[in-house]
Amino acid sequence: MNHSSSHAREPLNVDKLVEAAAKLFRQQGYAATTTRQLSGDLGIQRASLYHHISTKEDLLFEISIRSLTQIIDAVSSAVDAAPPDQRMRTLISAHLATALSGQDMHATMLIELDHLSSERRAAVVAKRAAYERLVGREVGQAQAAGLLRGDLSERQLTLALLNLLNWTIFWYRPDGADTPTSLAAWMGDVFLLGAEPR
Amino acid sequence: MNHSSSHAREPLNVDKLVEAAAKLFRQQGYAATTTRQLSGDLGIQRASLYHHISTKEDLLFEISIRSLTQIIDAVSSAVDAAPPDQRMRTLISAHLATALSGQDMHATMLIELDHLSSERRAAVVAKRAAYERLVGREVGQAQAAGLLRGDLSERQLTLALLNLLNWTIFWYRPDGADTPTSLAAWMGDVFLLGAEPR
DNA sequence: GTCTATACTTCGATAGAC
DNA sequence: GTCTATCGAAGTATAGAC
Repeated sequence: MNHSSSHAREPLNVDKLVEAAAKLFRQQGYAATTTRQLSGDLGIQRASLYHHISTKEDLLFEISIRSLTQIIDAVSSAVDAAPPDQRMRTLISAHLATALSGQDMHATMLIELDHLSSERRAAVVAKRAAYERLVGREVGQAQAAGLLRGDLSERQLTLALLNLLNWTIFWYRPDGADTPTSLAAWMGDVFLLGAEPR
Repeated sequence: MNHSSSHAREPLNVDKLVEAAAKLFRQQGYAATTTRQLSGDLGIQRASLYHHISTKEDLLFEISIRSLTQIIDAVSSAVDAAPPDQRMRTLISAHLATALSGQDMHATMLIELDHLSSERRAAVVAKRAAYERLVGREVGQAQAAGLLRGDLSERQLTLALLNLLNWTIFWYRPDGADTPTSLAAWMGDVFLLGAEPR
């Protein structure tokens, strides 16, 4: 049950490596994070890292793909299980719950894309586009059902929604005033009902 | 009128340095940008940089302070010149116009804060807080005037608005479908009126 | 699977001439 | 105010023993 000590040497696996890397990448940025810090935090020597990965970039790629797989799976299954008139609110709360539970990975994925090789960057860009299409599809269906206004385009509503959700990841602190659940409630209110009185 | 050639050697000043640095910092991140690239883009030798600045960090600090000074001045004067019922829409369009006209500087200011020394970071944090208070004050006054709903807190409406505005800086491209003006119009619509039909 | 030791590269910044 | 030349520190990754 000793989670804090670096002496309790449980077997090191890639999951632990990815988690520690995401924390550092988010705090300091990918480029400023050194393999010395990473191995230090894990309680191993630098050279031991290279038994599990072959370059530092592997970690950034793994973080990016995992965070996108997570949010795509979580949001699409949550939305599909929701009643038709609750799909948008369900999307908002599933997105925030997932992104904020893996905040280090998600923030890193959103901001460090340019440090990947071109092949890997293309793979991450494609996966991000797939998620954004998923959100766009929900918006479009809600518009067709009359649940969202039709005088703005699907693209405009989708971009506004993603703005609202994505920037949250950069300022949210778990010890602050909000939980992911409370956040989803009032952000849903602002997005769906607007800031002017109804 | 030769703006593109590095042979037309106009006198180099700190403004040009800051501009070139902001472009690189946004494209590659502060930590990954080298003084070799910067001097190369400016058509001078590395050592010549240090006649104008003393460290690379000076440039990041200058970028952060300048972008915040710009947006505080632009938004507060625009809002003060607007009729009471147009202050929120004016804030949105002034914010977007300013931030997107200095997109490299603003994106850098928003994302690279942690690479400043603690004293300089504190100065930038304070200035960012001042801007956010300015926005919060507008939101609070609009609530008091009945122009914005009172069943959400000033803090919630302000955070939602800043989310909407700030993340835009990271995906907006001047050659895309939107101008800062058109963007401000539909983002104002989403924020003020909401995504559901009225 | 982790270690010690190190090869090799690139970095920010400085010295001092012109 | 820009140059040539270089310093010392720090980086990623590898070699090879255990």
